[in-house]
Amino acid sequence: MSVTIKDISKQVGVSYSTVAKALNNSPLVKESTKRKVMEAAEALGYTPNLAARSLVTKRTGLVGIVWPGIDRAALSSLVTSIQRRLAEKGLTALLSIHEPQEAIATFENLRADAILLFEESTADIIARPSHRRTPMISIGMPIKPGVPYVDMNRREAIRLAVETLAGKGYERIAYIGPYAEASMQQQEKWIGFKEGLHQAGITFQEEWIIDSRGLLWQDGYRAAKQMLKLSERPTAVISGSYDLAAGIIRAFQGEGLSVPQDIAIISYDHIPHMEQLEIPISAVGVAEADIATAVTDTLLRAIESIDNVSDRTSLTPAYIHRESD
Amino acid sequence: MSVTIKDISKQVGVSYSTVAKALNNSPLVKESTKRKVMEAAEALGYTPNLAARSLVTKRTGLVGIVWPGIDRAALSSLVTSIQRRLAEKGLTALLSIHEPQEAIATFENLRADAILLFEESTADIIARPSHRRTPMISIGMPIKPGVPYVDMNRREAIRLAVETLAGKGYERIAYIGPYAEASMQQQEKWIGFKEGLHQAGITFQEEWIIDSRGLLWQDGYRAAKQMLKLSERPTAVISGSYDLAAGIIRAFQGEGLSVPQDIAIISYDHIPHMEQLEIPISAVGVAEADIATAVTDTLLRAIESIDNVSDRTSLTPAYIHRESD
DNA sequence: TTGTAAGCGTTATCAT
DNA sequence: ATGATAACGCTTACAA
Repeated sequence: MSVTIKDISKQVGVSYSTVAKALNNSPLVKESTKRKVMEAAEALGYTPNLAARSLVTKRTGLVGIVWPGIDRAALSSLVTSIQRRLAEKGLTALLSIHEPQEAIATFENLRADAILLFEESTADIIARPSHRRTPMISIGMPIKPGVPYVDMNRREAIRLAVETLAGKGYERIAYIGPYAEASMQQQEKWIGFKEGLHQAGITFQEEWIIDSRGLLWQDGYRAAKQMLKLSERPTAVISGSYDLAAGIIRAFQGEGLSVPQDIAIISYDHIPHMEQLEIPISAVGVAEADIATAVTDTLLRAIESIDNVSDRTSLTPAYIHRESD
Repeated sequence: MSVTIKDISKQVGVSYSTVAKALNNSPLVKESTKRKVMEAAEALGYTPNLAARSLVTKRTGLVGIVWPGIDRAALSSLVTSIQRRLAEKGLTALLSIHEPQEAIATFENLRADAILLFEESTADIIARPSHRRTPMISIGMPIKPGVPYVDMNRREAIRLAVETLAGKGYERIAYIGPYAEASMQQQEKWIGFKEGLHQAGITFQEEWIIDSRGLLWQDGYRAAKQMLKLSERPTAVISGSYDLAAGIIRAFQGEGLSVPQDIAIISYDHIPHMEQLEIPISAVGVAEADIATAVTDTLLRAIESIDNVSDRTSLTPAYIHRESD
């Protein structure tokens, strides 16, 4: 059996409700007894029982994160950032790498204060009975009506990349990212690409979208190699993600190409890592910090009252110049 | 308020204790009422309250994993594997990416049935009062006396790699991995390297350990490039991890080197991913599946009784031949 | 400033 | 086969 407030109360010689108050630093308790309680708690190795507490308070202070379990630097970085912000607000983030279904069930059983769904958690499996449940928000994409989401406007971000490149005079612009079997989030990107080309008055050519299939750096490397074989070589390329970009510049370096002289590159994913690559890469996207803030705020509001948060929180992407274009 | 067993009992017209039994599929309950209860539960959208349950059962079925939050494929892969095995045993894995201190506190408050520490969780911060607490085991390294660990014998694994290479006639063997400021786990590896050389009667040369600094693929790439500049080029190289190996072969390909003709490679990390690299890489180490099994078993035994598990569970590494040596 | 007691949603032990 | 009821460890009126 682990130590409870009753054990402490015996030690100190006060009632256990006084101990409870002392532990919660209530102003109703005399400083001196507070101190004694704290000391006894320390000495006995007391650990509060969250279950008991939450049973009465109806709050756990837990935020469940349904993690796609994908090794992508951009995602890890974002989740870390979110976790920190939540901690500042007194909330504790817990990740589950189970199937979304199971993960959600676990967090509901735990009575997490809110659930955050990461993008790849595939939409349709998530059945939600009409009953009031744990507030749930999704990041990146609308998962289900009734689950508000934070939208980072990937379409607009990529469009902006094209606009920027076109503005600098580039006309042979390629896009590397998942294409044929892309998820909705990834589709948005090449839609933005086409839109940008159109606005810039550049005729779209099918072969200038190179399908990377996946989103890992290996995929970027492969796609870039493939791109460089094109008879008419692009002079600029837009990468669909940080990890892809890392692979792409690796391929360029392998071919002895210099950036941006031989070929320019702008990548999606506005994260600090981008600066650390061998060649600091210009980026488009909503800054990681802004996403983290928006997500945290939305989560907090959802905890207050889920009806209080709009179905879609839209963030505005920006372009950050570095040395790659 | 969410739905409780009392709500169900009202619906069905039985006492809530009967509902409880029905929900737990007790044989003491008539099939027909069981069915009615289940239906009502479903209809009302009942979600069991883990807090209330665990308060009386003293078990949560939760295993807390303290995650170093490092982007390494080998680790993600392993944790996923562990998670699956735990699920088979009816346990739910939850990850925390907080600081080890906080993470442990969280899991203790939650009354997780056990805590699993991943290697990089730096040892000394983990203070443990003498009181009985949540069983805790660590993977990879002894963290603290009293915290049993599962040892994958990295030293022996790398030694085996050297032996294998030497047995095939290679004499100019290099090692790429963290060196100068390596953690204890990483030190073990180059100790195994030196040991292997010694046994093979090869004189150790300082410059044949190339310090990768980190453990990411970028680090491997950089170190390999550096290695290739050596006046006397190695004919075989041992990589300290999967991710490093990925970077290393990338570098080789960039230089137009073919594996294993121009240079052979064996890597630490016995994981499935190794097969998927452009060049399937021979590996040494304890198979991921075996680690996962050992960890899960140890965890289960620790939950039974922490005294029941030995301080060190030692696993035996193996060599797996692929096409890289 | 401290103590008493009710109650949170379950499980488990007795009765019935 | 079902129902009462006492825990579990805590918070929170309410009393003293």
